[in-house]
Amino acid sequence: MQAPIESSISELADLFRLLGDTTRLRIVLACLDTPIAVNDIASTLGLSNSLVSHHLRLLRAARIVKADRHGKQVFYAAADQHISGVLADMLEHIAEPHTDAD
Amino acid sequence: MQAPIESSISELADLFRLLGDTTRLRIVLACLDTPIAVNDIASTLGLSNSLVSHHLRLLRAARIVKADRHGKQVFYAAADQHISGVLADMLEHIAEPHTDAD
DNA sequence: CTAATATATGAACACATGTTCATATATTAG
DNA sequence: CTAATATATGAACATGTGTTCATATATTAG
Repeated sequence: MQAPIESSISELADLFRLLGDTTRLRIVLACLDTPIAVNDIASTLGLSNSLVSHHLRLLRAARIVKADRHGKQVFYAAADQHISGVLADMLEHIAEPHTDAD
Repeated sequence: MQAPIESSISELADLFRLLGDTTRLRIVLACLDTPIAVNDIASTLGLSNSLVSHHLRLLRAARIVKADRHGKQVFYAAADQHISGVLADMLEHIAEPHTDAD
């Protein structure tokens, strides 16, 4: 892999930083498979609507999730396959046995 | 993708959080392709040895990088393919054109 | 052993950031 | 229009964390 230029690095770091908070990560995981409304995310995860909305704003700005309004509700879903791919890769990384003499 | 259990979520978040800092991300990128010594990372990126070492400790604890000592020097490299895979996926995500009506 | 080099670590400070609460905006029903 | 519901936003606080500086440990040379 070639070394990304500086502007890409800060953008990269922003994406990872957003996924690096457990609350925000849970929110992303909650809308990975199927679009889900803000209130449903909040009640499912036991969080306030305000908190979820704050996080969704950041996640949407980074195009980690995308929003679709249907009436009063706004449904959020993972932005694309790269997001789920990254999460899948990291889960594999965790699942891998820890070898010392690799 | 199935919803990861709680313990995996905090481990996942830890990994992302570590990649979410530009300095640490540069360090990871610096040792992605070939093992590189601490001092070389520091001089290449214009950072102090102390700072690089601090970050490498965290990265190594999370198995994002691995260490190999050769004499006085310790060479660091990316831990496995998942790490480079995640970075590649995220770079694709950034490179993707931003469509509004996706 | 001592000296020199490379890396690691502990403490303290400055700054960033997640959360809460109050309030504002949007959408639909009547 | 008003009322009700769903989501969004602004400010303030508390906590976490990246960085620096000083110091400690490891390894090799002499």
